[in-house]
Amino acid sequence: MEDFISYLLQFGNLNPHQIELIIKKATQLVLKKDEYYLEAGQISKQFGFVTEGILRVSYFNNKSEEITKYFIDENNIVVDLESFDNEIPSIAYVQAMTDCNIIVFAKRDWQELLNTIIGWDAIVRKIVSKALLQKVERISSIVAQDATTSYLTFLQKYPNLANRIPLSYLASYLGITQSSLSRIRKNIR
Amino acid sequence: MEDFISYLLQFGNLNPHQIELIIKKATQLVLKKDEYYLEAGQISKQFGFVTEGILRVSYFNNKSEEITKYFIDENNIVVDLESFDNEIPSIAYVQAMTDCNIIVFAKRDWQELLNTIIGWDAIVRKIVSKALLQKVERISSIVAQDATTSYLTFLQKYPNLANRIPLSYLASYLGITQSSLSRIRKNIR
DNA sequence: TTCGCTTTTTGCCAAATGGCAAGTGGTTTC
DNA sequence: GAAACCACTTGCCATTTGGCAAAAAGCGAA
Repeated sequence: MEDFISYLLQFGNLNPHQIELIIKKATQLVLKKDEYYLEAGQISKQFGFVTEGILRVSYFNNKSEEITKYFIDENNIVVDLESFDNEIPSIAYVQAMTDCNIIVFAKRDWQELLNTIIGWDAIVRKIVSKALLQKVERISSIVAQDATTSYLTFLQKYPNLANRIPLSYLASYLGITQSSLSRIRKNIR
Repeated sequence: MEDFISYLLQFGNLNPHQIELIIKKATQLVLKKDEYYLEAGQISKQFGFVTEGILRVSYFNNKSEEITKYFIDENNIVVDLESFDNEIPSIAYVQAMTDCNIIVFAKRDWQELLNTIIGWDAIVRKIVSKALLQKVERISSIVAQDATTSYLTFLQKYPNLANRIPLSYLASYLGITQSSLSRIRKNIR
């Protein structure tokens, strides 16, 4: 929980009373590896913050292939904003790649914080924009670089994840086939 | 300006007085084709909204190649959020691909609106998150699809732009070389 | 129109990637 | 231990893309 509070304090000031209010609304959620945080068709009703573990956001394209859109690290938010904000069904699956601890806020509680904490909206705005900007950066770099470079970047970012998740997840994240990724690995060795 | 107001009203309610306040702070900016809205090294000091025209956001990678990161359409915001929020130099260039009309707010005025209009922060949050989500979707689809499909998608989205901008801009956006894109075009004909 | 400049196309070949299927290796189950 | 299962690797070949340079096309200025 301290991690979450210091994360929040990056984005604006909060006095002890306000922090108290936030903590009161927070719930700890534990996900085992491979469990789903959210499934397509559901409405994203919680605003989450990952304190431990890594998740993966995916969807099925029109060829029924599962595409991994991005990974979510520790100390990042996990929520389908489109679904959460507009209360429409999510298109995405969000699955734990490792055992995860997530701090979650029910939408009602989250909105109550908006009403009770002055400046909360500004903090949320910065949180959201930072998280989305990071996604844009990561995905852009995959478009701009060759597959080998993107894979090496991934290895640096998640040193101990690459060998613990199905290769197919990683391949679709990088925009290549599983066998191509397998060959890239071979060449690197 | 009406376009901008109805854009805002998608995200929350504003009474006539508040709308008045917003309009008072707005400035019209005209950019000729190829002129820059923002250059790398500068601090993004304006929050812009494109009422007419299309811009392009680019940067130079470590090989000094210019990479087009994305295009910005009409009825979308134009601002380097990282630079604007944190007052750090921008890494990106933002250039008009066509003649553009942009409604701009100086940062000071924009912040004043935050202080004077209740709920403005919530509206801005939604604007920003919608804009960034759109970027994530667009770029993700380039990773997930083959180059020909991405090019066709671009043609649908910007029917009359593809032949009016240098091919190299479009190629780097799609993550391929200019000659490859030229061949893709040939195959489509 | 012609010249000079820029952009785009094309040819050539090498490298990367895809598609498919078979093979390999590891784990689980009985 | 054998069988079944799963994920990953590999072989084979077709297709796509890259790199480079020359040719062609487009465009503006004189």
